[in-house]
Order: sequence, then structure tokens, then C-alpha cells
Amino acid sequence: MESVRVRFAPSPTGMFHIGSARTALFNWLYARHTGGTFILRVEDTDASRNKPEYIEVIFNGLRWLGFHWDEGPQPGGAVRGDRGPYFQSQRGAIYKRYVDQLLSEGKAYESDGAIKFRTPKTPIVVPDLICGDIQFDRTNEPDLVIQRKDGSPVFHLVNVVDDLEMGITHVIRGEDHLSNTHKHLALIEAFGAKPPRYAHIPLILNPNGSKMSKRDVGASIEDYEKEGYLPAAVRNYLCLLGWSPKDNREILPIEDVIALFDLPQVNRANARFDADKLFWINGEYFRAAPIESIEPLALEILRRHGILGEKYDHAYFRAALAIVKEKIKVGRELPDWMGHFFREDFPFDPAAAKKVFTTEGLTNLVKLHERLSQINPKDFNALTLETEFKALAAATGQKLGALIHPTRLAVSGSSVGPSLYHLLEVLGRARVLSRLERAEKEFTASPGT
RNA sequence: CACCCCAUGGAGUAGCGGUUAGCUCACCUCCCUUUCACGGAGGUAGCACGGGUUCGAAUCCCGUUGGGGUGACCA
Repeated sequence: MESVRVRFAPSPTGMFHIGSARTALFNWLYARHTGGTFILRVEDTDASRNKPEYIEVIFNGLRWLGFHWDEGPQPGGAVRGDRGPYFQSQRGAIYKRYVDQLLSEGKAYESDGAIKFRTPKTPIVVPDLICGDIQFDRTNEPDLVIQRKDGSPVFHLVNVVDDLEMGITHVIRGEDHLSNTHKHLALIEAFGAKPPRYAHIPLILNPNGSKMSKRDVGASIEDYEKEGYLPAAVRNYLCLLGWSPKDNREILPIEDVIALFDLPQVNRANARFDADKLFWINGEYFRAAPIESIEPLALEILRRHGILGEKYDHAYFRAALAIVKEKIKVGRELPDWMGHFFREDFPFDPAAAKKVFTTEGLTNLVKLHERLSQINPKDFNALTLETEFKALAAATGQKLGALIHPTRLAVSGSSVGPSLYHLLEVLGRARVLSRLERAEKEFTASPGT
């Protein structure tokens, strides 16, 4: 039994599209499921559109998503595998050999400086592992240009030649290639070679059903990294677009996907991109993630927003992140939720101030200030604080909320946030007292403004 | 225009001839609760349409409609 060899063959055009990522994912899953080889091949034949630095985008995207490739170019210029070169721009001699073969056998001819392949005009069946057997008529199929006037080979030719040369056993690609596959089969037959198996996966569409292009929101993988999504969450979401574990699970470890994944079970209908669901899945991963695993991501985002500099209180940052991460779903929410931890001049939410910094609210702040200042700094923890709050509420005959809401706003500027007692504990006695004082001063003169 | 693919609530899906059509997101209500989030209990909402086949169809066949793809000296 021959071992599976699959490839991901992107063009370096400047971004890593979510559809490409899903194609890469399914290839990678199939390779891992079968114990086969996952190959990266760079289709950079269109010199006008491809730039060398764009290759880094592909490397980074694959690396971020955790799709390690067994063969192909590596970052830094190294190469793995003995079927290279893996850049089509470096395989000109190989393509020429195949074109010459077709020419010498009369299966191709010159026309206006270009070289055209004589396509068969008889019906053909394209067998597909996902779509089934598909018939194509081909009666009016025009001959196919395989080499341009300038001597460069076109996609259909290089794609087929490389799959043959690299021993690809399964071509797993987007359904947009399904209608072109009969051309590939014709070329392979002309070369007298054995075709790989094909599996065309459904496309990812916009929420409105249109084709997802580069400019559409959510199309770029780099954006997810920037916005603080977790790669495992994005990967998990992508698995669910066109594939299902069939046991009602939504969140599942990639190992389970690898074990369950197979081509015949891939869906045939296009799927629409749903940012809400990705958001939810990310929240599941975010909350379950160990604090250390999201620290770098959080640090990067907070620094990008100018909230943290090179130097910062590591323990304080970590403690703050720990209570915040329970409440949010994606890294991009971090600046809003954590900004106040690192500056004393944070603004107060005006609407919330109007509502809770009333005369009564401010009076409570004063009482609280007095009470909390009695606590020994080393006892300033969530448990003690809860006791104090409850004691004051009981003593003044108020509901706990009457104390909690003004306090939260006073120490964080916001009406939403982590568990208040834990928030106060993380801030520490000194910060809490000074923040209470600041709110008292700023609002006592004109309550509720 | 031609050819190809597809069609379960708003979105992703389970279902593969007999189910009160299941699950997740989103939305709504309630509970929990210091806010938010989580968690819990409910709710709104679906087999595109029309013909067949069959005792019986979301499941099989045909047509229609709708959506997507391909038809490049782009990939």
C-alpha cells in the first residue's frame, strides 16, 4: 500500500486567505490521519504578482496554525525533502521537458508563439473522493495553452507536472478547481502517467453567500493573530466548516479530529463564514487556556496599544490577566478591560457615573474608604473584602449592589469587569484607596456628572 | 450564455426509507449572580418548490427555483 503524499500549493500573493488555510488544514489532517507526508509547494509562476517577501506570509500562517510540513522550503532558506525544488519558479527545466515531450509526440503545437495542448474532445469521468464521479462532455473543449508566448508555463501544466514529479497521491483542493480537473486528467493521460486521486472540498463563502475574497472581513489569517485569537480555536472552527465529528461536539482537540477525519465524510455544500461562532469558540479556548499560554499574546496587544511598556510589574500583570481572561473571548478586548490597571488617570464611563455616582453612591464610597483603610495590607484579599462589604451593607441597611457598583466604577472607570473582590485584591490596598479618593473628589462637587 | 457542483431554522451541522427532525452559534425569557462572562431551565425558528417511486420520503428519481464554481497566454 503506497503511502499518502498530499500537498498544499499556495501562490504567494501577499495574504493568507482563510480558504487557503482550510485547504491546508484538510491536507494536513489527511496526511496526519493516514501517516502520510504533507508537502508545501510554492506556486510562484506568475512573476508579476508574486513577491519573495510574501512567502514569509505563508510560512507564518502555516506555523501559527500548527500545520508543520514534512517536505518543502523552510523559513531561513533551508529545504526538506528530495523532490524539490519546491518553488515552481525554479523548475523551468522540468516543465520544458514535459512540454517538449508533448510537442515531439504531436500532442501539442505552436500557435502565435504560445504552445497549445490538443485536448481530447471525448466525454470523460472525473472520479472525486468527495463529489463522486462527475461527467464532462468536452465536445467543444478548446485547446489548452500550456506555455505562454514569453516561454513561461501556465498553471494547469505546472500543477500537473509537479503533482506527478512529487509523487502526490491525493490532490485535496478547493471546489473551484473541480471544473478544471478534466484538463489535468487529459494532460496526465498524454504524459502516460497515473493520475492522483482527487478530493474537492467546498468553498467558504461570506455571510451573505458571496465568494469570500481577499478584501472581505475575516478573510485574512494574519488578522486573527493580530486580534488575539488563539490558533487552536481558529483551527477548531475551520474543522467545523465542511466537516463534522458527527457526535454533536463542537470543541474538540485536534488529535480527535485527526483520528476521525476522512475524505468521504467531507461535506459537499459550500459553507458560510460565521464570525460569531468563531468568537464563541475562541472564548471557550481562551477561558480554558493556562495563563502562561496567553501571556505573550496579551503582552503583545497591550504593548501595541501603548498600555504596557518594556518594563512592567510581571506579577501584577499576570494577576490582572488571570481574572480578566475569565470574562472575555478574544485578545482584542484586553485593552478595554486592562487599561485601567496600569494608569491612575483612567476615564470614568460617563453614563455609568451618572447612574451610580449619586450622592448616596459617593457617601458609600467615603464609608468604604474609611473601612477599607482599616484593613492591614497583607489581609487585603477577596475573602476579607467580601466580609467588609457585607458588614457595611448590613450596618447601613443597604443592598450589596449599592456598595459594589460605585466601587467598581471608582476603581476601574467601568461598570463591567471581573469579580469585584478579586479585582480589589489584585489592585491592592494602596491603589484601591487612592482610586476611591479620586472618585470622591472628582464627583462630590457635582454628583452624577 | 454553456458546462459542473450544491440545497435541513438567520449561520454551522446530525440524519442516509418509518424520529415528537437532534446538536452548536446567534436571538428572546427566566434562574444563578456585585456587573460582565460562565453555568442551568425554557422559547422563537428548518427539511426551497413541484412532480414522481413507495404502504411510508428530509432521506431515492425528474423538473423548477435559488446559490456557488468553471469557461484566461491568472492561480
